[in-house]
Amino acid sequence: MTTAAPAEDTRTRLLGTALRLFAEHGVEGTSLQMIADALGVTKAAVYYHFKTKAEITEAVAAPAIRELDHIVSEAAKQRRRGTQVDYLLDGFVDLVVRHRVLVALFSSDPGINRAIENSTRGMEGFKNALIDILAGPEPDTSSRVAALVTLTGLAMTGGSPDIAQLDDETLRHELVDAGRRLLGRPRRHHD
Amino acid sequence: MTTAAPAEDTRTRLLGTALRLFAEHGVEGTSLQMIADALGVTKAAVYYHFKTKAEITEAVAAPAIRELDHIVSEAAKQRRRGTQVDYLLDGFVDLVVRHRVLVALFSSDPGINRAIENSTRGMEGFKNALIDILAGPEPDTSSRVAALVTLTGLAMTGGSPDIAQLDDETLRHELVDAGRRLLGRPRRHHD
DNA sequence: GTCTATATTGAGATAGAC
DNA sequence: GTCTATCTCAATATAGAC
Repeated sequence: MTTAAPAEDTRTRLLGTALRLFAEHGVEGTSLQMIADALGVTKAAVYYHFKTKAEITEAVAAPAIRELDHIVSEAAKQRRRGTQVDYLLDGFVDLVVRHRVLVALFSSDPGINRAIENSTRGMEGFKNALIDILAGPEPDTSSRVAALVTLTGLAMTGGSPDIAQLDDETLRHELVDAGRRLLGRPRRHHD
Repeated sequence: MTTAAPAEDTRTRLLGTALRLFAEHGVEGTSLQMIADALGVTKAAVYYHFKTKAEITEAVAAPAIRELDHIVSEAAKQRRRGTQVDYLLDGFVDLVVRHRVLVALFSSDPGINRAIENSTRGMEGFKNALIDILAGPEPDTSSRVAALVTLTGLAMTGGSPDIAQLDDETLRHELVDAGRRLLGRPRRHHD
C-alpha cells in the first residue's frame, strides 16, 4: 500500500474533537462553530465531512455501540447465569475503560441518546438487555436496583475527570471489583 | 393569615415544569419556549418571573443544593469515621429519593453544573467534600473509585425512569443497601 | 478539502399595552 | 401577571469560488 495513509485524517480528528467537546458541554451545548474552531477550520469544512450535526453525533457513538451490541450478544450465549454476569461485567468495564467519557454520555446525554435510538437495538433495547442479564429473569427489586446502580455508576465513574489519571489496567480492576461487590459476585483472586 | 394563598403559584409551577423538561431534554436542550408552552403561557410571562434562563436553572437547583450543603456539614461534624459515612450515605440517599431526577442532573448535566458553580461551595467543592467523607483522608485508589461509583450510581439510579414506580421508602432502602455494599459498610438489620 | 458568503430558523431577551 | 410585537444574535445548513 503506497496510498491510503492520511487521506481521511481530518474526519478522525473531527470525531475526537467532537467527543471531547460533547463530554464537556453536552451534545446540545456544543455548536458546529465550537468544533470547527477547535479544529482550526470553518463550519463549511465540517459540513464537507458530515451532512448534519446528528450524523456527527451518530458517528461519535457508533464504535462503542457496535462493541456493546457484541458484548451483550456474546454474554447472552453463555450457558450458566454466573458466567453471563461475569462476561457482561468484564466486557462492559473494558468498554468503559477504553472509551472513558463516551460511555458516560450514554447514561447521561439526551443528544447522544437520540443518536443511539436509531441504532441496532435502540436505547431502551440496550438498557433492558443489560439489566436482564445482570439482574436475571424476573428479578426482584433489589436485583434491578443493583443492576442499575452498577451500570450507571461504572459508566459515570469511567467518564469522571477524577480518575482520568488512572491507567487502563488499574481502572479496569477497580471497576470490576466495585461491580462484583454490588452484584453480589464472589471476589476474584488476582496476582 | 387571610391572604398569601395562591399568589406566587405560577412561579412554583414553572420550576416544576422546568425540572421535568430539564430531565428529559437537558438544560441546554430546553428552550424558554418549551417551558412557556408546557405552562400554557408565553415566553414574556416566563420572563416576568425570572430575568434570565440561568436564573431559572439556579432556582430549580437551589433547594437540593442547600440540603446537600447541610448534609455535608452535619456529616463532617460526626466524631467517628464510620458515623460520618453512615450519616452522609443516609442523607444523600434521602436527598436522591425526595428529589429523584434533580440530583441525577447534578451528576450529568453541564447546564445544571454551571448553576451549581455559583453556589456556596461550587461544583468541585461539593464533589470533593462528598468524596473526602466517603473515602476518608488520603484515600487509596480503591476507596476513591468506590466513592465515585457510589455517588454517581445512586444519583443516576434515583433519576432513572426504570425505578420511578418505586415508593420512597422502598427506594431509600434499596439505595442505602447498594451504597453500603459498595463502601464496605456492614449490613444493617431492618424490621 | 477548505474557503467566503449567505439563507433561514430559533434562541434569549426587552418594550410597552392591557 | 400576562399579552403582542420586536430586537439581536447564534445556530444549522447551503451555494459556489478556489
